[in-house]
Amino acid sequence: MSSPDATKDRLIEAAGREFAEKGYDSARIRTICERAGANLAAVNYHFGDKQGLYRTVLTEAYRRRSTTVTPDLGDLPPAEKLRRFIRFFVEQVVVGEDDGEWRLPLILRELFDPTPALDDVIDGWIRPRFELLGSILREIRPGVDERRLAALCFSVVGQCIVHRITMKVSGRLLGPGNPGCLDADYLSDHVADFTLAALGLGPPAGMGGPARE
Amino acid sequence: MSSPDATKDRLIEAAGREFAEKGYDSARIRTICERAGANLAAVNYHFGDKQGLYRTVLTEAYRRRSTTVTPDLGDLPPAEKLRRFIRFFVEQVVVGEDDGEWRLPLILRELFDPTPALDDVIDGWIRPRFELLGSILREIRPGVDERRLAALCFSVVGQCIVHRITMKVSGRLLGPGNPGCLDADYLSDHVADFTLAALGLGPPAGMGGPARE
DNA sequence: ATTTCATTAAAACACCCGTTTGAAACGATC
DNA sequence: GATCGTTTCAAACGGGTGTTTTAATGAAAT
Repeated sequence: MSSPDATKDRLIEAAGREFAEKGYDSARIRTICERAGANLAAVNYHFGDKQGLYRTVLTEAYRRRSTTVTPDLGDLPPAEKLRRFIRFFVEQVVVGEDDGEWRLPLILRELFDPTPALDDVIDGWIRPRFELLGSILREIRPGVDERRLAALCFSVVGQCIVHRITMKVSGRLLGPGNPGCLDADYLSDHVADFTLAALGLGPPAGMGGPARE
Repeated sequence: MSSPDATKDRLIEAAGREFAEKGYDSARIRTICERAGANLAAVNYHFGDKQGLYRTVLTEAYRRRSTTVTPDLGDLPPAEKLRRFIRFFVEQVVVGEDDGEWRLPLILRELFDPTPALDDVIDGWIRPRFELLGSILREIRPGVDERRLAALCFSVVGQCIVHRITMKVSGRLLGPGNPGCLDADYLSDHVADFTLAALGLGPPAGMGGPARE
C-alpha cells in the first residue's frame, strides 16, 4: 500500500485534534486537510464524508489506546485500586490537546453534544471504564444498590473531568500564576484522598499536610 | 416603547435557549427569530450582530437571576451552609433547557468553548459563586492553603456539573429505566453526604440506608 | 392631515462550507 | 514501455448562513 504516515493516518490524526478543539460542527474540513498536508478532496475520498471521518476518528481513538484502556490492577487492596484508577483517569483528562492527547477531550465533547456516533463511544469506551470503576467501588461497598453505586461513580468521575472543563478558565478564575493547581500529580492525589476519605478509607481531606505519608 | 414582551425580550429568551442547546457556532439566527416570532432582520437591528446578541444574552442571563445568585445562608453551621449551597447548585444544574433554565447550561458551554464574552461570565457569574463556596469551605478548614482550597471547591463543583454533562447519556449508560438517578433531591443529598464525609463532618458515604436521618 | 421616528417585513447579497467532478500523477504488473 | 487501479489535485457547484438593503407599517408629535 503506502508508507506508515499515509494520508489516511495523517488525516485521522489532524481530524482528531481539530474535532477535539472545535467540536464536530465547528471543525473545518479545510483546516483538517491543511494540517494533514492533504488535498481538500482527500477526506471525501478516504472516508466518504465528514461524518465518516468523524466516526473513524472516534473508533480509532479508543481502538489504538485499547492496550492501556485500564491500569493493571492486580490483587491490590480496593483502596489502592481506586487510587490507581483515579491517577490513570486524571492523567488522561488533564493533558492538553496540543500534547497529541485529543482522545479523551473528544469523548467529553461527544457527551456534551451527542452525535449519531454516541452509541459506539458509550459501548466501546465509556462503559468499560465506568464498569471497572463500579466494580472497584462495589468491592469497597459490597451491599450498595445500583443507584447509589452510579452516584458514587459519578462523584469520582466528576471530580476528574471538572478540571478538563474549567481548564481554560481556571487561570483567570484563581488569579494569574496559579496553573500549578492543574498539575496531574497533585490533582490525582487530591481526588483520591478526597474520595477515600468520603468512603471512610482515609483521613479527612484538606486537613494539614499531605494526607499520604 | 412597547409591551413587556417586546421583540427584544423575546429574542433574548429564544436565543438563550438556542445557544444553550446548540452552542454559539451551531446556533442559527433564523431559528432564534422563528422561535421568537420575529423577523430575520430583527437580530441585527436590535443587537447589531450575532455576537452582540450573544453577549446580551449572557449578561442578561445572570443579571436577571442576580436576586437568587446565592441561597440565603444566615448563621447556619458551616456544614449546613455547604449542604444548602450544593442543593442550590444541583437544582440549577440538573434542570433541562426545556424548563426555560438555559442560564447555567449556557455558562457551562462558555467554559467548554470560551468566546470573547468569557471574561464577563467569569467576573459576573462564576467568581461570586466560586468565592462563596470557598468561604464556606474555609470556615470548615480554616488553615487550608489556597491551592488545596481551590481543589476542594473543584471537587464539589465537579460532582454537580458531571450530571449535566452526562445527562444525555446516563440513561443509555446505566441501562433503560434508570432516569431516577438524575433526580435533583437524590443527587444533592448524595453530593452533600459524599462531600461532608470527605471533610470528616459526616458518616462515610454509601453505607446502608440514607446517611441523613 | 402631515410629518417624523422607531420598528417590522421581504428579498437579496456575499461569503463560507461540505461535497463533487474530471483530469493528472503515481506505482505496480505484465 | 503500455495498461490499469489507486491516489492526488485544482477547480467548481449547491446549499446554507450572517448580514445588508430598501421599502412598508404604525403610532405619536406637529
